[in-house]
Amino acid sequence: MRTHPTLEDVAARAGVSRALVSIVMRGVPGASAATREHVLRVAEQIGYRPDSRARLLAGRRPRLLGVTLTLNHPFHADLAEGIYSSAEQLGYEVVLSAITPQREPRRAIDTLLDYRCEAAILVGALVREPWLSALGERLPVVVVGQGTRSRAVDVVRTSDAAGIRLAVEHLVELGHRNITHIDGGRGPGAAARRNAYRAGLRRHGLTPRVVPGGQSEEDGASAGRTLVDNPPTAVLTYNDRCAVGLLDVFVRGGLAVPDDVSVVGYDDSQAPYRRLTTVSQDAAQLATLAVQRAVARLEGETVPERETVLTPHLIVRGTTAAPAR
Amino acid sequence: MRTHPTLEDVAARAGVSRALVSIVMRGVPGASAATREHVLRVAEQIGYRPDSRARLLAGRRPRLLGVTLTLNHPFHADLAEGIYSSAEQLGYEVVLSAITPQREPRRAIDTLLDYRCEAAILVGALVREPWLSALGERLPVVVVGQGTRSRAVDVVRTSDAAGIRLAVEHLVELGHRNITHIDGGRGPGAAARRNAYRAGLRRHGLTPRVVPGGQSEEDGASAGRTLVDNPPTAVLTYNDRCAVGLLDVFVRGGLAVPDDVSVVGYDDSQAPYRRLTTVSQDAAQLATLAVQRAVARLEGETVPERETVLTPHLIVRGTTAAPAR
DNA sequence: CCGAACTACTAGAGCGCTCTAGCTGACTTC
DNA sequence: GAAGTCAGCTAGAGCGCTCTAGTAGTTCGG
Repeated sequence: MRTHPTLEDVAARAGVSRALVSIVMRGVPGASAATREHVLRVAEQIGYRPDSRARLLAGRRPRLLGVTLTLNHPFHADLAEGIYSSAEQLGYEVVLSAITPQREPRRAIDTLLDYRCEAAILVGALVREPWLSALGERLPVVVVGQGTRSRAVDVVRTSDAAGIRLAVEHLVELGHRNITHIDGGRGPGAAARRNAYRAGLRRHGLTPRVVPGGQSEEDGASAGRTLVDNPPTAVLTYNDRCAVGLLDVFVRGGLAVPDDVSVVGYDDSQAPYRRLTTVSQDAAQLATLAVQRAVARLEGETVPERETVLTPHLIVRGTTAAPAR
Repeated sequence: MRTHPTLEDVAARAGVSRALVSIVMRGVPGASAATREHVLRVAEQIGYRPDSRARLLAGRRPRLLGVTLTLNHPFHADLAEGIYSSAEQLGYEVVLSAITPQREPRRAIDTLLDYRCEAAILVGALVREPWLSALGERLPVVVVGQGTRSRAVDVVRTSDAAGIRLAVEHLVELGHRNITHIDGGRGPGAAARRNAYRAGLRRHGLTPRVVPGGQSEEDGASAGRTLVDNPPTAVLTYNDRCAVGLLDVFVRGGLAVPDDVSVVGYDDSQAPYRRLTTVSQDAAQLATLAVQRAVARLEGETVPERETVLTPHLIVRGTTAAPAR
């Protein structure tokens, strides 16, 4: 288990200078085809792999994108996947920093800064506005999936208002007049969804009813327990995980979905197997746009607008139907 | 957005040498209390944060643990959380590398190697044995949650056989004689669980029946569709996600759980909200042991055994009961 | 056949840190 | 009071890479 081979080792063995090997490894012009091939073969032979730390240190630009994310969240997993591939296409590397119950967002972001990433893409990071703005002064920051009052950072998200409006219109068209919302508490976008729900119902002369929820299945389940004995004809949940918990309680409580009650989720993160009607955010597109925005800021392109808002779409599956009454 | 302050800047401003600042920042002995405080204050003032890349490069030992994981998997999220905190306690840093459908395990592991982490903790990385062994020759490797034939790496896992045995015994004691298993295909531990299930049933003179499943809710649901019309009295699933999909199909199909059919999951990853009877693996303990083992190898302790197998326990909740018939 | 222009390559500084070796001066010790 | 000890500090090399500046060698127009 001896130490890793270095550029020096490759250079010595190939009979060329360190600099030339570097040129070859980076794939930049400056070496003849023959030399290139020879060097690559030698590198391969001795199992050389460039040292990321050194490359990052020495380069004038690290070309490193820092990404925070919440593990355990399917939607974030999709975003991460998209971020990885978009970044790669644009020649950037990605370093992940997880946010967990024990490891709060600021901690996760500090780690990214310590790696001297050039820009930060924040997924699932709930930080207060002043801190976020301060961060935005230091490096390009793109917040994904939620809005912020800060003008110092970029935002890429889908319109919560539009998504909820689609869901409300769908339910109203089916004939529902008694529609409850299980909200997401302080979760990303929860306030916007709650407000849009209220506005949507008022627009139709209906009375909004918000039941406190949260981001997890458990939150959906506990909200469900308060509703199960005297259910509305339709429920709009903060997200799919919430909807899943709700469905579980409803079905166990003898309520048929969608016959007795319709349920609409949000995110399209769990939907396929459960035939859930839901509002879909295009994770791949959000990811691509976030990376593009970060890179645009880094490369000095002028992007006047700070916020990119995509329009979500409704996917009607099997958990919504006209009310029985 | 000027460049970050360096050790040099702190040293100049505090009127001391670079080396002294380094000593203070690392918290190692060699500076007086007064100087220490002074340097820290100056560092704070100018917003100095050590550069991870440089620290990693210069140090004789990087004290860096590389971790692969599958996003989107609640059990892995719990492991990651535990790994972060155990590593921190032992003075190691953690770098994550995600495995996604597009980014296969080898790719994820290569990234870790490029960061020159000292040891690798593999969560959710399915790689072939020869490659794994080759990796194990290069650096300490701890595989979490699944077994391997390779003798070149350490393994920390819970006993699949014991877990399945607990579940089978539980169902048999309740009076079930018609117990089906939905397996995990080629998933981690799937083969072991399948075999244990077969052995368990035979031990009781029962006939095993294995329905092909997989790792996701969707897999559970599709297996459920093949069972729903002619269900056994009990089903043992590969994991909780699988069980969740199964439950969904069963309940929609008019089967009451546990009245008509009992369901046992595996992992305890989703259980709380769904009152699922399941086999629990202690993620926190697995994580701690994995980190400890990696560190032990790094620090040259002799650990004769390669594999640490924990005994899982059964958590009986609301999805199992005596069969109606 | 000379200088310009270009290609192929190299020397060497420098990225921000750690760490060894050594230096200073105050305090013991006999 | 000379020698030893020790805490507190510094100089400087070096980690493995990138990148600028520059050196040979070849081609080519006039």
